[in-house]
Parts: sequence; C-alpha cells; structure tokens
Amino acid sequence: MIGKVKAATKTKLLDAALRIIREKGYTATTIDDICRMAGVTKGGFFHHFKSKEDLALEAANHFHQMASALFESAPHNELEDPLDRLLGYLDFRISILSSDLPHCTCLLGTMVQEVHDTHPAIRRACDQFITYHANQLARDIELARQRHKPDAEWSAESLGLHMQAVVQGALLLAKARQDHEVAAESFRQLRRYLELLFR
Amino acid sequence: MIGKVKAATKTKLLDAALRIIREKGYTATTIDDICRMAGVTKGGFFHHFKSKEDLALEAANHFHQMASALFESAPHNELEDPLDRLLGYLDFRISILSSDLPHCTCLLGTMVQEVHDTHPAIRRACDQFITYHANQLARDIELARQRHKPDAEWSAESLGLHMQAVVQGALLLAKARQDHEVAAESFRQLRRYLELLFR
DNA sequence: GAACCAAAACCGACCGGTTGGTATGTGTCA
DNA sequence: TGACACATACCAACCGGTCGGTTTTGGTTC
Repeated sequence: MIGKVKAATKTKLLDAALRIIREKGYTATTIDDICRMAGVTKGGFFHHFKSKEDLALEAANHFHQMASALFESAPHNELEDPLDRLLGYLDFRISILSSDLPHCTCLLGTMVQEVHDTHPAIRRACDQFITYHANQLARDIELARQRHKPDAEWSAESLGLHMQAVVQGALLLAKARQDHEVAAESFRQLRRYLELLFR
Repeated sequence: MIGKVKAATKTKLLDAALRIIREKGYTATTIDDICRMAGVTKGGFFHHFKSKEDLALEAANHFHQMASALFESAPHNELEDPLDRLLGYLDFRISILSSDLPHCTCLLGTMVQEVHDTHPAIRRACDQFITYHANQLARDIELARQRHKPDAEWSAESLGLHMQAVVQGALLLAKARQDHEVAAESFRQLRRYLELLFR
C-alpha cells in the first residue's frame, strides 16, 4: 500500500553480491561474505539461490537491469542529435566516475574475465548483457552515421563493441592504478575519436 | 656446452602459472594445479616460492619479461617512421590474436582486475608493468607527434594509456565472446583513430 | 678420478582452517 | 494447517602452507 517497507531479502543478497564480487572478484567472494553483508544466514541464501553460480547469473541480470535503467534515464538521451547522445553518453560515464570505484565498475566485465573458461553459463550471461549494451550504442551510432557520415566505411556494430571495449579497459586500468582519472582520460580519447569520425 | 637440456623447475612452474592463471584467474588457480602441470610436487613449489602471492609477483615479472622481448623484437620496430611503428604495433597485435586465447591474453590485466583490492602488492606489480608498456608506446607517440602533428593538444602519455586500455578491453571482450575477431576489430578501430589523429 | 661433503633441489604426507552445500528446525501468515 | 521464509547446525572436500626426510649437484681434497 504505502510501498515495500523492508527490502526483499533476495534483493539485499543481490546488492551485496554486486558489491563484493566487484571488489574481490567472483571466486574470492564467499557465500558467507555475501550473507554477512546482507544480514542473512546461509539457510536464507540457499532458499533463494540454488548455488553460487545461480547467484552469479541472477546478479548479472540484476546488474544489467540497474545499468540499463541508469543509462536510459540519463539526461543525454533527451538530446535530438544521435551524435550528441553518443558524446553525452561518454560525458555521463566520465561524471559517474566520481563515485567510488566498486560502485562504478562493471560486474559483467569483472566476472567474465575471471570465469569465462570455467563457468560457461556465467560467460554466456555476461556476453549477452554486454552485447545488449553495445547494441544500444550501435543504434545511435547508425543514426549518427546516416545523418553525419552516410558514406562511412565502418560498421555501427563494430564501433559499438569498440566503445564497450574502451569502457572495460579503462575501468580495468582505473583499478590497476587506483585512480579514476586514467579512465576519464581514456573516455576523452574515445570522445575525440568519435568527433574525428563524424566530422 | 650444448645448451640447457632440462628447463629449470622454477621456469616450468612460472610457465604453468602463466597458463593456468590466464585460463582460470588467480584465485581459482590452486597451487596443486600448477604443480600438476609443471610436474613438480608441492614441496618443490614451496622451495622456489614462499607463498602463492609470491608466485603471482614473480609470474607478473616473468610475463613482463616475455612480453617486452616479444614486442621489442617484432619486425615493426625496424620501421623508420614512429607513426608506422605504432600502426605496425597494432597490426602485430592483430596477427598475434590467431594463437589460442590463453596464450595471447595479458596476465597483468587478468590478475589485477581480480585482486586489485585484496592483494596490494600484486596490484602494484601489474600497474607498474602495464605502465611500463604504455610508456614504451608513449615514446613513439611523442616522436610521431613531433614529426606529424607538432601542435596537437593531447599528450603522448594519455594516448599511450588509452592504447593499453583498448588492448585490455578488447581482450576482455574476446574472452566474453570466445572470439578473437572482436578484439581484432577493436584494434582496427584504434588504428583508425591513430590515422585520424596524425593526419 | 675417486671419495667426500655441504648445500640446494625436490618429495609427499600431513594439518588447520575455509568453502560450497545440506538437513533439519522454527516462526509467520494466509 | 500447510506453504513459505529464514535460522541453526553440520559435513565432506578442498586449499594454502608446513615439515621431516631423500636425492642431486657442484665444489674440494687427495
């Protein structure tokens, strides 16, 4: 009626998983870690997830939902010119970087790098969601191409994936250096690339 | 006299570590895994490394040595124009992608993403070696800048790091999709960026 | 080159703590 | 009262690391 008072236990577990896995990686994250942060016992955990891998799959989906909502509701999506939306996307990503690292990194990239060879199901899920996001970008890239550079020889899909690669790589470097600025700089380089491409 | 007949045990352990960590990640790799592949027992392992973290540090260094030697001896380094060397570097990276994934991915990026928050020493080592490699690129970038675009407003260091970000991100996407081609495409996008920048 | 020796290299059984997972209870609400 | 949501207690496997012992190696002396 007045709205959900207590956050569902499952959501608390998923939020905790999101946080801890991004901090420590998938394998190093223990179920007890997640339970502790969520204030739930192991029994509760296994009531909602049938295994750790199952949690990872649901966490990937949970992250995807949150990220999609965040980027779709971002202000730059209101812009009329698809190229402005793309540049605005990068500016938005740069602005997000000011929050703490474990909060602004990508769960999908973190997990898939670690388990791509050992957990096929997780790999597939991460691949699917990353591809989804790349395709979202590719949509605007194609529109911008038609408007500004109709005879360009590169494909929108390829550029969309490249943008995702830069995002993942930049966040990785930020972790390595413990400094957001290197990621911001990389996003600015990518921004310059787009400007050169569409000019 | 005729050359080393048997590879030193320590080298065998490091090679095994390189391989398995890149496949399964640092945490999921057990010391027994490495011993099995190297044909060494646990006692032998702990004779050479005082802990698993110690192994990681030495493995990072080992990888750095190998990668440095590989890229420094690559044919593109003979080219006279620094810009050609940079483009040649990317072509070389694309050509390397034809070998199997666990053999052409970067140990440093794989490890640091996973342990940046939990193993400061490993993080520092990976950061150091990645930065070294970025600086190697930055040297040629600066030379190319002076020759082709002396009034450019971007810094060589920033672009060197961006190139490393693309490399890391592209390899991550390749793992996610189990397909080298996406990495090759990303390298080609980066190549186009360089051409646009210096034109 | 044989005999010797100390140190380095290597072995493999073992240990304590951890981890993913299970079996079984208990409270609550329709 | 029965289905659901969660807690408690527990387990077997595993993992990093230790330890006492054996083999290999390389230098020295005669």
